[in-house]
Amino acid sequence: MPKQTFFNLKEEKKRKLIEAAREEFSRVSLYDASITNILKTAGIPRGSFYQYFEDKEDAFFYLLNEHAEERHQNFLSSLEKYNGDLFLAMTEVYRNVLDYSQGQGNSNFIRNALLNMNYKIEHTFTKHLMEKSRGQRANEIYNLVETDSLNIALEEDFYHVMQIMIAITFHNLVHCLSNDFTTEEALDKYTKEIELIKSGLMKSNN
Amino acid sequence: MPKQTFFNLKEEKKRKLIEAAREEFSRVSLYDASITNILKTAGIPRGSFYQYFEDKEDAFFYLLNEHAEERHQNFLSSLEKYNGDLFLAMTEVYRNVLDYSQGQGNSNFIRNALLNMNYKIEHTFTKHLMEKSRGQRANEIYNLVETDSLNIALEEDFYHVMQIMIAITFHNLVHCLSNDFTTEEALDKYTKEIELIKSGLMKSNN
DNA sequence: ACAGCTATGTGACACCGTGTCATTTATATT
DNA sequence: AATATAAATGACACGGTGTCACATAGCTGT
Repeated sequence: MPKQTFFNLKEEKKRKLIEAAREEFSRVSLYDASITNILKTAGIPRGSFYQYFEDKEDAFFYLLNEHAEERHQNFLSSLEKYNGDLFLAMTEVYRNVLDYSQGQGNSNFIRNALLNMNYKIEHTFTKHLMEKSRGQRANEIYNLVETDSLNIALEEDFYHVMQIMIAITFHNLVHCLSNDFTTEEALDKYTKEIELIKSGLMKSNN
Repeated sequence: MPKQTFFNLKEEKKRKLIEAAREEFSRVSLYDASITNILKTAGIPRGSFYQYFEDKEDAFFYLLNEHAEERHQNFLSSLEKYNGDLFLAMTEVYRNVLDYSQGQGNSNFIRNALLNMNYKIEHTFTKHLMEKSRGQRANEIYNLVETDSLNIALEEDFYHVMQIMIAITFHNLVHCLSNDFTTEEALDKYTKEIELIKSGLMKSNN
């Protein structure tokens, strides 16, 4: 988390700094990004950066989290729009993220994040989804999803359904970006795989 | 790929270098690993390292690939052992990798690789699996798997089945390691999710 | 207006790791 | 032995990070 000093910053300066960081993280991965470049672009001295952030990871995950929260809101809206159809809602999020990855406003930030996806990055994207999802109290998503048509007995099973959806969604995002799929190809692959897991990988034993 | 010079090395020196690299990559992630440490441990001068490898990534992926090839052989054996049951064979590989991640011979190399999983690392693990898998010529795996009981019409569909299995398998590995699951917990979660995708996430419309 | 206190801004600097390269040493070839 | 080719070596330039002592601004009560 950025330090309090960062949040105390005047809007203009804060915006400039965020913009500079986004620019650097659009240029290269978190790994290759250089704080020095952010400083140059933002026009602030070195010491100031450390006044606001722990390190470059801190800045990166702040930006990523902002984005993830937006996507999460989109997801909730989609769920309502499609009357709780988890698969349609996820497909819409998938499409959203793809759009953001194809150089939205010449910011490759999301693209670079996905191409260098690791657990921490995935977790930033999904932590909102999985809050209190395991057993315990019911979570927001579970209540929005039309679970009657799902092949689950307990609420706990829903946790696993979400895990599966997340695994496949992120795997597809990364795979399709890495292999320069067009949006259409990426959607074809995704919907194909979603259909497969909806109906099951094994033949029904009728 | 390591340079030819590396392969020309005398066995003893090569072994020592590999051991030093493995030690460093067991200590920290690829990102945090330092060539300098490898040099110290192996007792070779700086210039020599660059005689053998392009950079630390080169050394890392050489090691990882060696491991991945072993796992792939295990997978083929398991497939035969279980008469082409893809799910049992994958579960066995899952268990294998987990074993290697729980400090096998106090080498945390695989653990660190999984915890910092990204596309390139995943690809190193799976490239053997996916060779020529898409359309074209039949691949080795497809011929070993008992596909009659799978819910697929074309060989191309098998590609998607594998993609789904890979997505879920790696997602579980990373998730379980990140959250310090015991081997038992990790297997429970995995088998639960495999059962779910075998039978399908939607209720059968009988 | 001023002293005193706290929060923020600043940039020089020490530190560390990387990759290179000119030079030396070993090995093979004629 | 002379020459050519391959490998070994370590000093060095470069670039990035995080820190720290000092400077400046903002606020408070007198």
